[in-house]
Amino acid sequence: MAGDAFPQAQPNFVSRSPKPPDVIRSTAEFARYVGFSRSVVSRVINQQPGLRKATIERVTRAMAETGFTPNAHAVHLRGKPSAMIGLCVENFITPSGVSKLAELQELLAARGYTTLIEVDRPGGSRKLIEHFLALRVQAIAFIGHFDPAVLGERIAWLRRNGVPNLVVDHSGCAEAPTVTLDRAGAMEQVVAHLHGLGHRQFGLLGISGAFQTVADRIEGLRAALAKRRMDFDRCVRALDHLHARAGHFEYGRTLAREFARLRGRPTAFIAVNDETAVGALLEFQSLGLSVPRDLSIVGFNNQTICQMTRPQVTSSDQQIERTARVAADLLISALGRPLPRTPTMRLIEPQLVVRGSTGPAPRRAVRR
Amino acid sequence: MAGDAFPQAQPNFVSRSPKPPDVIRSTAEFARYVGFSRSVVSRVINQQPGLRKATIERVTRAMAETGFTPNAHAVHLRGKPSAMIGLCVENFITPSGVSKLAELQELLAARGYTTLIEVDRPGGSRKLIEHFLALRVQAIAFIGHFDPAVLGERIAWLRRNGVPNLVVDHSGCAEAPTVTLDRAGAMEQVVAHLHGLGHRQFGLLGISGAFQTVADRIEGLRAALAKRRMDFDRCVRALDHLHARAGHFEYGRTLAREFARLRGRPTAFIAVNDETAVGALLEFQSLGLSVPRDLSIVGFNNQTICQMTRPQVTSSDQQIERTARVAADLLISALGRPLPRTPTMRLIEPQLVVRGSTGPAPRRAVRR
DNA sequence: CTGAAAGCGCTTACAG
DNA sequence: CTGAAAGCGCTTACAG
Repeated sequence: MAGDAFPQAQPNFVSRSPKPPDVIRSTAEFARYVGFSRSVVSRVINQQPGLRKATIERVTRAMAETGFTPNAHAVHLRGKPSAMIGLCVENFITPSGVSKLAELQELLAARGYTTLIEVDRPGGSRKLIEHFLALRVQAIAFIGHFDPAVLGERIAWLRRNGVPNLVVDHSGCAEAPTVTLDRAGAMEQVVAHLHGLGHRQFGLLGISGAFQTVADRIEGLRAALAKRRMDFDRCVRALDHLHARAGHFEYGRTLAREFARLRGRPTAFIAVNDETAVGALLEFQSLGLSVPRDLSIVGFNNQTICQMTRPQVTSSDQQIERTARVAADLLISALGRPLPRTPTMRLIEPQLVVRGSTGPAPRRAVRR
Repeated sequence: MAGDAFPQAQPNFVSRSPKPPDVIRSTAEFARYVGFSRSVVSRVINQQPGLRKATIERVTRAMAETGFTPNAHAVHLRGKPSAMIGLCVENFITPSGVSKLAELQELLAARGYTTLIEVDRPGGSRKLIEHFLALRVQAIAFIGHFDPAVLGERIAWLRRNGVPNLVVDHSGCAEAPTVTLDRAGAMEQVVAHLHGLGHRQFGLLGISGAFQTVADRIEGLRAALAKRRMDFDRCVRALDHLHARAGHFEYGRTLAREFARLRGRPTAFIAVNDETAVGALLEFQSLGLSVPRDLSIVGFNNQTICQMTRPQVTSSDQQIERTARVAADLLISALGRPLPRTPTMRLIEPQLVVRGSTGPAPRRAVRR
């Protein structure tokens, strides 16, 4: 138990921290102060019936005066659920992840739940879950991308303990109830838009790697092309194997430089995210190419930076508010219920926000 | 107590959530399972001396097998501090605020403290602090900009309760221990840089409003100019009174448009943050002005977007890691100590990161 | 209408 | 070396 990830905050029991003698810390002290028994105080606090009005008033006033608050830990111990929900996030950097976290936190707080937020880093230990379990959280949500194997273990552990859980963003873990953006659907929207503009050759910017979210997008792209009788391998080009990534923005620039010198360059580019799209856009422009006259670019996530370029960047919006609302509802409705046998998967429909970075395919390519 | 901001998560006591019968929830159950008394189990968990090796091993193994974790609330109730620290943040949107939150969270977690994160919105109720106090947090930190009056009340309340507290980012609350960027110092660095490049006329982009952080920067600017025998009112120009703000980036564009048509336009612009700086930069450029040949621009916060423009934006770095480290140290060292009589203020030195958006002042202006 | 007692899950003197 | 008992701060049957 000598945890390294969550060591004891203080090795030994210490005397209560020094305090002004007039601070009331327990119903016992408070009861003495107002001149009632602890039972009466407790009943007032919990708004139980059968109390004299005068009693209620006196206790209420005294609470306001002293600022006394009953110890939530003791209340929980007595039988009330902890009203805590654990949130594991991938990091505090990815803007869309942080937004989901923030929205979810707010919705849960509004419903009376305290959220415990911890960063679940790759290679992190079991201590994190142990910590949540020790605090008797009523549910745990994972927000972001995680290693499916590790996540699977954690979910299994939680299931064994009867703790409701939820994964926000598909991590490829079949055992976990999941709410996630319909990334395949997003690609269908993107292809529909670009195909409608006459584009037939597509370049991918950074959509690669061993993530379920990437797999979903590639799969969606494949399906969208097939639907239009186009062959993936002949229509799609990626140069990700050529370069190491060092920051999305710089990576976008690098790829753009590479694509620019390519013979038979695609006319439309689909980026893994907005930073990459913006990087590519700026690099293409600085190489003398005009967007969208010479080529089109689509981002992903619809962040603010999409509006900071000229032209502004067409991007797929994740509908984060809706995602968070669905996640909060799923979590709360799962509390105190037996875990379902089979996990459910809820898909959130994205919305393509069309801006100036996408336009009709240039002649050259259409003729091809 | 029928809180609206923090209503009871469940109105009445409910039976324990359904669970597999084999889930062990208490030391009593666990003790029965391993065949020892609760005392022995507790001693093993707390690594107390005087136990037979075989006993320790058997208990440890059983804990790993069952995944049993002692109830942290009960442990706390028995006398251990809650090991919880409350963090009030202004929002989850301001990138520098989120970064400070993330860093602080990580440092506190590494030291064994659970952080409770809540958004303290303007107009928010006392319930937020009440909630923290009910959970017996050992300290509370406020991160971001808050109404000084409201913040002052909260700090006073915490002081009365003997709860250590800290404000990260100066909110103009004299009663609160504070750790904050030396914003006046930042302006001295900016002025030193621009003055050295020959600039004598400065335009402010969005540095206005009733925030202490703004006041600090204006004050620093004034001092920096005075030091160089320049008069603030004659050297500094702002157009903030002319426009409503709608997003930093767009506001930067608006101001740039306005400044561009101004006779005797300043040669150097100092922005309230990076988004505003980038907005202004792009607008100036699209109006045919060259940066830094025709004018220089300085941002604030040194966010990633500073590197997304051409030229890249010179910006003042907040040194967030250092800030968080100092904040964590201050918080932890205050735990279990009597509150100091007079609050302390710790200043963090910023660092100006010089990039391409600042250069020598154009002739016209120097001659002036 | 109000109070004394039991018990939630722990830990630690105190016995054995 | 191990166990029975007391008590942390609450809430709720159960008496009065």
